[in-house]
Amino acid sequence: MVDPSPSPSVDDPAKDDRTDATTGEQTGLDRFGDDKRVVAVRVDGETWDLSRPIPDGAAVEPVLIDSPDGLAILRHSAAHVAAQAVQSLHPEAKLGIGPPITDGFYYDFDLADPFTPESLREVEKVMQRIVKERQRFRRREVTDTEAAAELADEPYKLELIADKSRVAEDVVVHVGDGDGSGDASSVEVGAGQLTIYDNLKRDDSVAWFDLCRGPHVPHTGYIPAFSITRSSAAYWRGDQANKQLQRVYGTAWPSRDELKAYEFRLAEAARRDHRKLGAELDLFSFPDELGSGLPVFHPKGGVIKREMEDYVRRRHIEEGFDYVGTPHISKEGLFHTSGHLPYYKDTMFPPMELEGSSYYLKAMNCPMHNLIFRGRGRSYRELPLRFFEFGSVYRYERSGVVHGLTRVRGLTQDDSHSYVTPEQAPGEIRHLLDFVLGLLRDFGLDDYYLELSTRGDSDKFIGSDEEWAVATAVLEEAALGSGVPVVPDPGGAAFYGPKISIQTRDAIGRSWQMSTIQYDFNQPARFGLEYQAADGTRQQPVMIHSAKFGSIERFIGVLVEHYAGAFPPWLSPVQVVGVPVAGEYVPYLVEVADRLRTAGIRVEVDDSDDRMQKKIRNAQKEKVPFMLIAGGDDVAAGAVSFRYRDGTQKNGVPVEEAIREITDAVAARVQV
RNA sequence: GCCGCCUUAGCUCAGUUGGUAGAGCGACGCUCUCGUAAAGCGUAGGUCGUCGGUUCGAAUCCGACAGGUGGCUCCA
Repeated sequence: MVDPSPSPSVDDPAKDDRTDATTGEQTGLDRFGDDKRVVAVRVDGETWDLSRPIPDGAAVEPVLIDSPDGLAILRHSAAHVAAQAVQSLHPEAKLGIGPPITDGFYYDFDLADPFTPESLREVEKVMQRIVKERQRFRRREVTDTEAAAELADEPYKLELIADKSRVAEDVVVHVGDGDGSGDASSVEVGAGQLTIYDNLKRDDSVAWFDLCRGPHVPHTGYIPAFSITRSSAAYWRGDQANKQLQRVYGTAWPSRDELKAYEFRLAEAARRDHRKLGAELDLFSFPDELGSGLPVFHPKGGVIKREMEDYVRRRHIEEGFDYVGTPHISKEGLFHTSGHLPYYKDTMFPPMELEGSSYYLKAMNCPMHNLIFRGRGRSYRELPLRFFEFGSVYRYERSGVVHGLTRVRGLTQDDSHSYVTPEQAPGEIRHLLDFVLGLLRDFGLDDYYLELSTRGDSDKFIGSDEEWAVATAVLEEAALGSGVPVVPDPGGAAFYGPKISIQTRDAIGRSWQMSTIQYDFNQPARFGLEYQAADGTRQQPVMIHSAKFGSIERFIGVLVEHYAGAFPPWLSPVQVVGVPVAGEYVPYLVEVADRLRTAGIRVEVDDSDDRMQKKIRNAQKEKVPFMLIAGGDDVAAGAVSFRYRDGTQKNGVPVEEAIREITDAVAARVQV
């Protein structure tokens, strides 16, 4: 840990002026002020500024700068510095909110002109000056009226003050979840006491102030390493109906070394970006002529796609699913029956008019599977009845959200629907969750969590309270029993029922929904699905939607980033490259390659005019897992030089042995 | 959809204050026959995303559209 204060021995303004210390009690600075890694104290579970007097007998712990709370405090203080800098450069800028988020902070401003890269550099310069000034953060408790008077020129702050009573959540420091969202109002004000934080210069004049719950670091000198990273527009309070504000994003760290390490991590992540690797490895592309969000898979990407499809088809059959097939378009009535059309008309491709009917490209497969279920009478003996297919669906995603393979307009779901009795539903859901977790394990993914999407208090859903309660309880029990971390997502359910989804993050930390399991009691009712029970009565089944990969396209994108293109051998588009030391050894390697190909291995022999070094380099750049190199010595010995992707090698390996090792590695589905 | 930025050869990029384009890699050809991450030489390839405007003249300035991109909103 590098000392965050550039000159700790110099007089610390916070130490000789404690306006809060009216009672003569000890403050956090008295206790911990010598240790610049301490940025706050926890007093009876609340996080306090170091300058606040600590009541006698209270339990007090230091909050270290590199703890999650400490980092959030550092970043929140950095947000104040950014805001002060922006308002000093643009006095007309009105303040929005400025919370800490993962790795950094943002601050929103109502500003006539958007920030430019140049103006952001200006902001950064002023911030550096403010940090150098070591402005002290002073906390002041104020009444609503006082706050409103002081912030009379800040309309957004006034709105927060007016809304204070609505905010019940008692959040001391809000740590963002990485996607930049977060309940804004809980960050700046909470229930009860309002506080204003002043930034004081050396002469105690107020350089800047903001309505804020705090806490903050003692002075701006505690913010040694930061940068402004980007700007963007953001709707006030996250509502599209509100005005767009200009948001400045920044990052802040306890030391320059940590800032550098963070920047290095970002650069590494950019190297893994599936859009970049997809082009470099010749896996897929997005031809302009097709339109936005419509990928084509090249032969090498096609191999990965086919391996995934083969895997998941085989597994579905093993798990008792029937493979079905449905068309890409349907008359619109089907989507009225299912209830989708009113909800998703705007995000479906517009209808085609034909012979007096409107046809839609399907955006989901479930209605068609329902028609198969309804195709004849069903008995309770058939249940669970499970349908599975690769369903290509088309969704007119808005232009601003299309993103590589992770958000496309045409995608293939490995979509399945299980029709079960209500009693069978819990068991089926556990079964599907096991299926999904096994699949993720087989593909080597380990960084994910479950999201439990429920109705919350939104009213955009159909079905009775009781049905929702039952469905939610069933999913919740399965999710909590899985051993995987579960994150609640109130309000995130499908309109027809709650869901469990697997969420994973891409190279730059954005999270994406992968597998889903949804409990649906609505569509069976809307389609009039029924089965004959043992007692001869007609009963309505529950349907459970599940997609194991989710979208094949998105899963490929995540796989590319997870492996940085170096796929496990069984998924590698080319598993083995033969590299002859010179042209005359090509026939020998072709013979070895033929034997590998017979064993089901994807193998190529590089018979180009390049030198062997170049061929090794090319295979290495293509991230081929195995290279077999052969020259005169090898031919004489009936052997090959075996080179792995990590650069290690074994010379003089008998051909038999090399073939066995490769086929074993491919069959084992392991990473090498 | 909203705000900002970007678009020059297959790829990665240069192109000074407006005066109709360059490099490296790749491709192709020739020479070299080579032992663990780039042999040498040569050739081809671009109406500078599209359309319109300003100008004697536009890759360069302005506008619209398309595609991409960073966020916001959305995500069955």
